[in-house]
Amino acid sequence: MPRSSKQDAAKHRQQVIEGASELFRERGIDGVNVGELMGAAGLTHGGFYRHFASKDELAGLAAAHAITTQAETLGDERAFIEGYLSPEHRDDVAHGCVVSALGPELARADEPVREAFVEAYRAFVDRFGDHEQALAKLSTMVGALVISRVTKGDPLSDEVLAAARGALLA
Amino acid sequence: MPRSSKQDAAKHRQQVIEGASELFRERGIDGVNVGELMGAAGLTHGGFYRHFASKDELAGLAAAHAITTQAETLGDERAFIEGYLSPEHRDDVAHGCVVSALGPELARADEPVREAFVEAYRAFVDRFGDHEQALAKLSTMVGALVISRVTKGDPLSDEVLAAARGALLA
DNA sequence: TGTACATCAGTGAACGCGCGTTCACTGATGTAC
DNA sequence: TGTACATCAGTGAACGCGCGTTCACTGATGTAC
Repeated sequence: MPRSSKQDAAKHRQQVIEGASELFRERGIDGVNVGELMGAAGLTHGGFYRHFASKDELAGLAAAHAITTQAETLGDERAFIEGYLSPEHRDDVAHGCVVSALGPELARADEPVREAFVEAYRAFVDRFGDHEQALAKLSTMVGALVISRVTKGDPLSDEVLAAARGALLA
Repeated sequence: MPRSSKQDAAKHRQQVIEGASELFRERGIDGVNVGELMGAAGLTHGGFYRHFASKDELAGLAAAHAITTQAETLGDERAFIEGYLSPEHRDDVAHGCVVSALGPELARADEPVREAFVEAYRAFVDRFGDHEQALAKLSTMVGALVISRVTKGDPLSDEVLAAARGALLA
């Protein structure tokens, strides 16, 4: 049954962006194909280009969506830091911080993709209190999560998270 | 002219690993093909499997090589931190820290690949002084570099590096 | 030391595969009267 | 409100391409006598 209503089409687009933001974090941008991305809205791959100019464009939209969503859940700072530096966050890449999941891949993306993401990231930083302290704290958090994921399965993994909590929540 | 001497073959293998460690950092593991990897030793793609069981195996060897090499250059701590958090390091991904260049990709790699890397990383951490402090400091450094690369071209990029230097060298 | 033979590093064509993207088509949705 | 027509979201086959890997082959290297 072809041709959805405008309303349904808009919903599908949103579903694809949301699904993509999880799939990309979990498996990397190259690790997900267009069929799987459309599948998040129950559709097949052929209609992808009615919604997006390219897979890369969607990657930018998905990354910006992820960071914006995360910014909205930013309440009490101490609780946020504890959640961020928890084994649960380490083990749930799909729903976690997009910078620690896709940072280097986003750094290699094209200018327009990165620009949209940087704007969303700035909004996130601004909600985190004093600018310089926010940047330093977020650096510690992102780095600790990346390292704890690379070393997952080794005692080092939990030690890194604990060390970062110690430094930030002393 | 086929068949190199054992000595030359060993040299070729080493050249491929070293070239791979730079190419992978610069473009990601999926961003380099087997022909380009062999090209680093002046060879063609066909002989790749006389040296390595798979491209993934080489990725593990290249990552471990990168971290081991970096560990050897680890002298004065203050100088190391300043160099790490410099715009020059941010802009020279190919010769820089492999965790910040490939962290999330390595985290998705197979067990044996990750295990070899973790061992090399532990050796690195051990040379960095007090264990818990080392882990926290390295987290801040890795995170700052990742964020400064994602935001490169925006004022945020230099601000992140400066904020991390401020936190670590106060 | 010289000779005959086995080994195997390296070559380049080929294989099979999955990818991102395009396209002709379908038929419900949207619009104009 | 009902009818005729245009639009266009979604389908699934097809396209071209580059990838990792395999393979038959070459000929210098390595080895045994």
